[in-house]
Amino acid sequence: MQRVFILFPVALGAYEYLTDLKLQVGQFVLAPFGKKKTVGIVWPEKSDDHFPENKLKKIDSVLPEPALPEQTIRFVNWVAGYTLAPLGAVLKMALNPQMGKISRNPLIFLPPNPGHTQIDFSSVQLKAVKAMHNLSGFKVALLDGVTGSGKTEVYFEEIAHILEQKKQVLVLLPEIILTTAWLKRFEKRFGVAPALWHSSLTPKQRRDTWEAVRNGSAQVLVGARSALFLPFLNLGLIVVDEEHDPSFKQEEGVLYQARDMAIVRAKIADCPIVLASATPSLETYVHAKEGDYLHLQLPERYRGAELPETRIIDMRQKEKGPVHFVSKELQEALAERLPKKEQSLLFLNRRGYAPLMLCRACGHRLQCPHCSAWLVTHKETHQLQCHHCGHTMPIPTECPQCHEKGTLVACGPGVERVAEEIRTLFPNARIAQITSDTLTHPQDFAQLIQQIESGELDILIGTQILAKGHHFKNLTLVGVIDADMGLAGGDLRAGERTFQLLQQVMGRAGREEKKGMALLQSYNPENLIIHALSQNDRTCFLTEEKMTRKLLHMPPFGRLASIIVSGRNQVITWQTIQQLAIKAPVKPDIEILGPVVAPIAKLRGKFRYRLLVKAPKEAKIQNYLHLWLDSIKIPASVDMRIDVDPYSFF
DNA sequence: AGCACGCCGACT
DNA sequence: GTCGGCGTGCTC
Repeated sequence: MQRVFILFPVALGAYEYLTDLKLQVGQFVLAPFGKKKTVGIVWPEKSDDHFPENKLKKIDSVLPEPALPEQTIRFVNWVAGYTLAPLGAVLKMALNPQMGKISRNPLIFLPPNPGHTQIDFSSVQLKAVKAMHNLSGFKVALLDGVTGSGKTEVYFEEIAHILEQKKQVLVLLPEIILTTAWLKRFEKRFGVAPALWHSSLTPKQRRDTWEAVRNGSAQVLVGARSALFLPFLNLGLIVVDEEHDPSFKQEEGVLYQARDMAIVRAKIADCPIVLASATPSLETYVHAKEGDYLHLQLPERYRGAELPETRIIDMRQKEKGPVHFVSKELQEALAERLPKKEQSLLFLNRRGYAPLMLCRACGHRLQCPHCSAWLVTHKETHQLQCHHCGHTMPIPTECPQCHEKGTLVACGPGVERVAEEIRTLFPNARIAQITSDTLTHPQDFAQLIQQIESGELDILIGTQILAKGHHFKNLTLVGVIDADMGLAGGDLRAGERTFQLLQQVMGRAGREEKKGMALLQSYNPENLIIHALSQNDRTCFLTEEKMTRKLLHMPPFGRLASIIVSGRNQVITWQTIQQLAIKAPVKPDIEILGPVVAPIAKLRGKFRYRLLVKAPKEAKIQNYLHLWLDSIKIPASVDMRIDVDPYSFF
């Protein structure tokens, strides 16, 4: 009889068992756990503290499943250590729900053919391709090219190069980019579709794809952030496309930044990783500038297409009279394009008709009963909706406060309202509203793209769902309805996100021979970010942002962790976080900020308070958090989440 | 009294 | 995650 550690895919650490079976680390076993027999993984021994022998149970049996690869085990350990998530919660991401069931029909892909197509590259592109081919072992490369510079085709060449070495490739994309458009490009280059990993796979597809990655038959796997935890056997390359995209940060369950973890995964595999972006994150940009990353630049648009001409429309001095959300200048630009059959895109990152409804008589604002957020008017579904928790109610006919009838008015624009205005201004134009409300299924999206490409639409009005990854050759005008929108709120990365998002949206205009135009409506035209956007001056923005962060010792020049405490009982929740703050160990280089009411003070019926830990770049912030929090018991009715490297501050 | 429900701790 | 124990409060 010997002792072994078993890790189960539940939010706990590894547990000790007795066995007389000959077990290898990574093997799947069945063991009694609580009241049930559960599938777990033989885990490497991590400590010398042992559980009392008389309480140990015996492992039931070994499953016929091949062992979890050693690199995956190291990765799970690393991620759990970094994020302070329970080891088993991280393991859960590396397994799949049907663990233990045999994959009956493992995926058979014809293998992607690296020589399927030859592409005519410009000399700049060729230089980047060659530089990537020369990478060996672990190295981070930033593939930094303006929208339309052919980044995808360039990293496809590196994928081809790795495929020739018979190694596996992982491509991470924001979920929203994982569309038929991207897949078509892949298929055109390699002759077949890649293996896919995303949230809408069926359990069977999940099981089969997982198995195909583990046995090596999936040579290229394209997926959203959770694909990082798949059991690759001989990973030869990771590509993170749109590396700046905020959706790489997982904000539920185990909190991790997939781009950063991808770098760790590449290090474990001792393989190169390519981060691609037209608007690199400040973190990545600083690493590239300091020479930590290989910086590959593609400064031109492919085939000489030009970047759009950009102008700011100052909304402060707008004419009196009927208020329009679409300014005269933008209306004129739209009108010019209609007879030429050129398409326009109006961008507003706000779903629904209006972000706020209030009573003209008493001033009452309609708020979500579960969250500290205004209810958004959705005229098309005749509903008020909370965009935080999904709560809906019919639009009331009288004010719930003063009971006056017909006094409720919608304030501010959403996509629906801009569309309404455009329909009045251009009754003959063919208009489409494009938001996640209207596009729930991938096939709807594919159909819409088809309609745009075949010229069945004149004006597209949409949220960020349209901002990314698409290439419409007839689209020559982008109008940003509210360029200042993302800047409010005092979030560390608000400026960065706004810059990236608007730069992406503006890049949709004029991707081929026709010159594009971008108009930015702003009430704050002197703002540095708005100015940098209008001048197409990324360096101006990045330099300024870098200076500010450096001055304030904020990431990437310092480190943050946030602690959010939430609970239904406001008093208990507040007392809990106060007690936490009092017990924080005093260290000369570590600052504790707060506790404060979290920016969203109440969410889904739970009150929320926040502490922020600020440490120097070199500090081992995890050690500090362990020292502080490991011995502290908090009431079970109160939830605490630790977010190392937080991105959102809600 | 009987039971449904929600909270809470244990799981090696 | 999933289960069982237990307290609260509602109903028959």
